[in-house]
Amino acid sequence: MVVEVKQGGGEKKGQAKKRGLWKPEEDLVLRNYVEAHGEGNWATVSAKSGLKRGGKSCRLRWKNYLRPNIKRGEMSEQEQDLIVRMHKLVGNRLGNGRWSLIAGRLPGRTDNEVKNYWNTHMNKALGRGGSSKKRSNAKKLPRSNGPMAINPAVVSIGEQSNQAVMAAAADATNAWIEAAQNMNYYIDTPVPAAANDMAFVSDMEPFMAYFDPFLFSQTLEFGGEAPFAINQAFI
DNA sequence: AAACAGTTCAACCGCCCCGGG
DNA sequence: GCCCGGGGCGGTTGAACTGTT
Repeated sequence: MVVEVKQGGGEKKGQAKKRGLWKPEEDLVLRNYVEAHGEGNWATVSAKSGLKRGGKSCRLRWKNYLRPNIKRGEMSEQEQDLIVRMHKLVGNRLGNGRWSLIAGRLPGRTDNEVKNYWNTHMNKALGRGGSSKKRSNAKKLPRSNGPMAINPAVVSIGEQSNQAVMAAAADATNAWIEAAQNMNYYIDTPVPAAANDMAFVSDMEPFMAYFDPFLFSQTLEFGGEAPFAINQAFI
């Protein structure tokens, strides 16, 4: 059945869009198209490939299912551990990029998969419900809760490192502050200029590594030496 | 075997951000 | 600076699946 679908965001109106589960033949068309033309310009994919799907639907299908190196199946203990730690770190109030940030640390996993995993397995494990049948009728909260108090230590890091860390500092939330306070770590020496030079470090990671012992240990594994000084305290 | 309840996860929606004109 | 469109995000939905009675 083909129905008219109102798409979110910048989706163009007018063309009837197919919806629902993707068929193997649709996957094949999309995969062939992306392999031939590359990712991007999703809005034109349906017109050029012949798929009667919206651009967003194509993008999501590719990103979450068809992309090479997608890892499926059960989460390993290490993956679960990392999800828990990072979720604790970024909390529920960080704003954009939370799930993708976590997924970025899990090779082959997508933000959607991490999100689903958290909502089903982890919330349940933590006794917070999580069944999709127990849905709240509460009004959707705004994505951002506005400017939050900034941890002075965080600000000092931002001032002395790079723009990306500054941006992270600007986004600091109470969740971050609580996480930092719970971690028994404090910063002794500000980040050296080279912190963002490390190839594996994304914009947020140097910032996060300050507060998460696990990520910090990973930093040591990858980089061989700490990108910044860190002291363990109050233990 | 059938009916119902509970769970999972792919897909969609609405909103926001950002870059280009 | 403003507008528009594409891309990306988190939240939510509902079909499909699994377990229980």
